[in-house]
Amino acid sequence: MLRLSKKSEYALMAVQYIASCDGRVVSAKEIAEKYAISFEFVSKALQALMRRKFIASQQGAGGGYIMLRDPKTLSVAEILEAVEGKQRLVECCGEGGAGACSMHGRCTIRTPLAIIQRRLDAVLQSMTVAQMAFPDDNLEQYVVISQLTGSLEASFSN
Amino acid sequence: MLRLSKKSEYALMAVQYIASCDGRVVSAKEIAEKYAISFEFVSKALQALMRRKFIASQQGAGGGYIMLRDPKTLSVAEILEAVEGKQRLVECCGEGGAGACSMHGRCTIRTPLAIIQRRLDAVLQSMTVAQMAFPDDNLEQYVVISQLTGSLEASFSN
DNA sequence: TGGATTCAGGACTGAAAAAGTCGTATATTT
DNA sequence: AAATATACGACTTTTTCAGTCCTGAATCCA
Repeated sequence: MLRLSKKSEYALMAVQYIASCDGRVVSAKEIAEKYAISFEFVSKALQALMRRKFIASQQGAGGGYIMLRDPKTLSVAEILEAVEGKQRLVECCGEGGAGACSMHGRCTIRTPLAIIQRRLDAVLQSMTVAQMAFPDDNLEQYVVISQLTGSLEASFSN
Repeated sequence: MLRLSKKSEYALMAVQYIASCDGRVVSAKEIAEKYAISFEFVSKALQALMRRKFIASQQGAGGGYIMLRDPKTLSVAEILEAVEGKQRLVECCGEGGAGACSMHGRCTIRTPLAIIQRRLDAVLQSMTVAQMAFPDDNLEQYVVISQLTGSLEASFSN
């Protein structure tokens, strides 16, 4: 249940790479070759990121993609949502609430799952593209986090 | 990517129900009828929980399942792992580390994902079966949590 | 003892989602 | 005009999910 799809995986790798190239135009071909993954498939992920205006595309020879959003404020949660759409643990802990649930009140795990859902969202929001692309900038933070797992989440409200 | 499988969903509902019945023997049939779900399918989930000794089974007429583990110390994480096996965001952030990765070092998102992985695990460990089965006992905690999302995770170390 | 009830678990099936491919159109550079 | 790139819908293949079916074994009760 909590495995990234290949598309999400490629999107994260691609956006990390583009961010790390800092201003340079990067083609889908270059990304596909660097990571030895399907060009057409990673292109789809890139197009999804483009539609959300996380990156900008330039067509034609010498074209490619550059960052549009500041990597420091672009979270893993946003990348995943761009590629997969809003994902929820179960039907009923999404927008529609209990109404969206096919079990109509028979289900009794909605409330606890909604709580877990919010915490999971907070985790995914807690990691930025900048942190993925420039780990050295965050070294001390990394160490702290690895010791006090999850401490960062505490500083997020909703 | 972060949607529960039906099997996990049923496992959570079933164990919540068994815990709430506190000592009474509950049959798979009863659970299937209460939630209007497939008897054979929920049975598979129950069998997985039995193998991990979270619940005990009794065969024969009048048989069924009872809690074996204390609901207060049994986490959602353990339930999910029993049913689905250890799930990781990507291959390489599991036990095998980079070695388990089919991309052999080409992948550059391993370290940040391993950090996210640990935080997600902490979230799933933060909710117990008791909290799901007896929400009233945790009412004040629930309220606090809903305001300070994720605060509970901070109190967990690894 | 024999039938009803209940769990145990492997084999199988249909449907859906994921992963990847293909083809065509459009934009840009040289 | 030719080469290079993105845009995107349609399509195919592979894998996973969800559910069913069946046989076997344990237990209870009449």
